[in-house]
Amino acid sequence: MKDVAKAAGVSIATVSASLSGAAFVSPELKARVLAAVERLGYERNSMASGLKRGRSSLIGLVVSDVTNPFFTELVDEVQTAASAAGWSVLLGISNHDPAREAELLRLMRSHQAAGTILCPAGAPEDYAPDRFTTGRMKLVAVDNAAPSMPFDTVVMDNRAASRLASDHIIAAGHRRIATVTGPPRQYVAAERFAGFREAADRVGLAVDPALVRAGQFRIEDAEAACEALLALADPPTAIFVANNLMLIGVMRALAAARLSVPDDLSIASIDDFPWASAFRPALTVVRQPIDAMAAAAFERIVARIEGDGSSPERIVLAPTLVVRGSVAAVPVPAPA
Amino acid sequence: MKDVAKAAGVSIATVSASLSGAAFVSPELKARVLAAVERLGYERNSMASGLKRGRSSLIGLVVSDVTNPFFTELVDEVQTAASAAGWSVLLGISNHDPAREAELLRLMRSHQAAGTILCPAGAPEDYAPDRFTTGRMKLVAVDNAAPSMPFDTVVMDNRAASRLASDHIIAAGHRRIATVTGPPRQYVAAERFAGFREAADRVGLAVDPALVRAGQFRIEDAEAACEALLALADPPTAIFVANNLMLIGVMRALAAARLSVPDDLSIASIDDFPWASAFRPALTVVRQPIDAMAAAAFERIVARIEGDGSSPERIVLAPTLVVRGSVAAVPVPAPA
DNA sequence: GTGAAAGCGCTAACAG
DNA sequence: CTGTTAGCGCTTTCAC
Repeated sequence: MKDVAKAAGVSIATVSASLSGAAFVSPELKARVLAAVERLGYERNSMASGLKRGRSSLIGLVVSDVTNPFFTELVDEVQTAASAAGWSVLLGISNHDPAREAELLRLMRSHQAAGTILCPAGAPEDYAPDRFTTGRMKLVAVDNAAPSMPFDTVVMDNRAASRLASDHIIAAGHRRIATVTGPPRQYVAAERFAGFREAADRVGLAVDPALVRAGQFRIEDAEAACEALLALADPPTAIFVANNLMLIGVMRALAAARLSVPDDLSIASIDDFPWASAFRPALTVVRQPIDAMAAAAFERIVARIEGDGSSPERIVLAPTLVVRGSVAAVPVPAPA
Repeated sequence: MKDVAKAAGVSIATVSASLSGAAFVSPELKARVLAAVERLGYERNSMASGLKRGRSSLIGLVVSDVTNPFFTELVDEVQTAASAAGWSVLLGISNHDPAREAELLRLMRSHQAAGTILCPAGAPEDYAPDRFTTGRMKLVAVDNAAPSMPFDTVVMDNRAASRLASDHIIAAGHRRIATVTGPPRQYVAAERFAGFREAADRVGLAVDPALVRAGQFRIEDAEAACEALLALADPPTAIFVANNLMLIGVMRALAAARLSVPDDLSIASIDDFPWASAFRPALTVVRQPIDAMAAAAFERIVARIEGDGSSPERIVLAPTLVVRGSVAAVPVPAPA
């Protein structure tokens, strides 16, 4: 910057002013400065700038697994929104580990991230106000965020999502409906299971415990769960799958068992993704409003950074059912 | 830090020394300092630290599209490796736009990223040494990286990958083989097409221009390309698809046309991903060694950051063919 | 083995 | 409208 000042024949303060655009600098001087900047290939040192201003232009984004298409898209949307607004994003991957997540949060703090958007990996009680400090760094939680968490939370209505899918399955006449779902300790998983149960209750359907399979939100867990389901003496005629990764596992198990969808078994799941429509038949799915979730999370974190001191807000977004071809009527066992 | 020093009853220099572990500080003092840090919830300000030391612990990672499973996995691997080694990653998404990419590179520089790993969005000539400055920031390119680029490059052997897939298709007896590929200006796309052509040449197969469809590496482009292919008077019996996104497009078009794989048409593609094995039949694919690519890129960038001044290195990794069930013998038109 | 002090590159308040 | 100057929080010689 000193060099630029010298090259442009002005003081460094003038350079700083021209660069931030704030102060009143005469157009010709400004042009001269900009030319010098260009010529020298100067780039403002945002560490020094941030240090001085007491704030960085960094936003943290911590997800549990980028590889999950839901998070992939969330990362994409948040990154794009942040970029457009002049923020850079520091990415952290907690790998579903609350301890790692806490470490990442500390890291974000150490980098002076102005705020971070977190997709919590843990259970609601892990986020009690006394459990961790974020210092001046603001926090908003997305996705696996219980209302009890002491900061802004943005979620899809998970119960409604499950009900949407379950009702659709029930409407097709199924009664032996299984569910492959996530770890009950986790807020999203609990909600999704609750929605499934509600849908069953409403039509007076008893949920057979043998048809409920909870595991981690992972391909392998779902694959195993599905195999177990298929091995049952009285297997289900439909499966409600609680997320995209588990859906992959279920589809793998089905493919391995040479079962066809929806002739042998109906499938509906939460989470849409590009591949869902390339399947034959295309998969019926509940779509999460990822773009809206990302936008809301970003809006919230920026508001908090700018000093919004109101009490934690909860934003609940609606899911939508995307009916494609993986749910059909119950196959009749034999000609009557 | 001043507070911590006061709380621990030492000077700030001692605190700094204890924290970095470098200098010799008596164990009891160190413990006292650490206790104070803990008690006050202190976290080192890495902006100030970076400013002073003249280097940050940030590594930039610029990809053209996180949503592409190849990049998703690359981001995952790089993030994990970086984290483990004490680096944080600043994520940039160029959205296939070289201008945006240049801007992101400038941004990384402004954040004092010690180095950045770039998946180039542009053509080789866009990276001539005079075209951009990275200042003291180191650069390594992965994936779409031509040997002519003036920095370390790590790539899969794209020609070999295409040959692997093409040979497999040819070995199944196909002669009317189409390819849905990327923009020829882009290095990867050109290489992949060259590999396809080589495989054809080797067996003296003429490549019908009508069967070559180049578009952007996007679902929609591939979908349209595949539709056009199917509408041909003399449609192909097999399609070689140059990347995963295009594969989705092709599969969508096939599903829409109610064509079944591999009975009506054989398919092989570059890029493996979790869904490939959940398909029926599972998709035959050439797998990129993403983990090795990420590891190599990370190793290179760290070496450069640490001062390795040797001339640009090129690392070429081998692809592997994953034979599943989407390539079959040519269907016989009618009983002879 | 520990403390005092200089200064990293920048911003902002203030004087000119 | 432009230049001078005092730190932001930390690291790192250099005395002690």
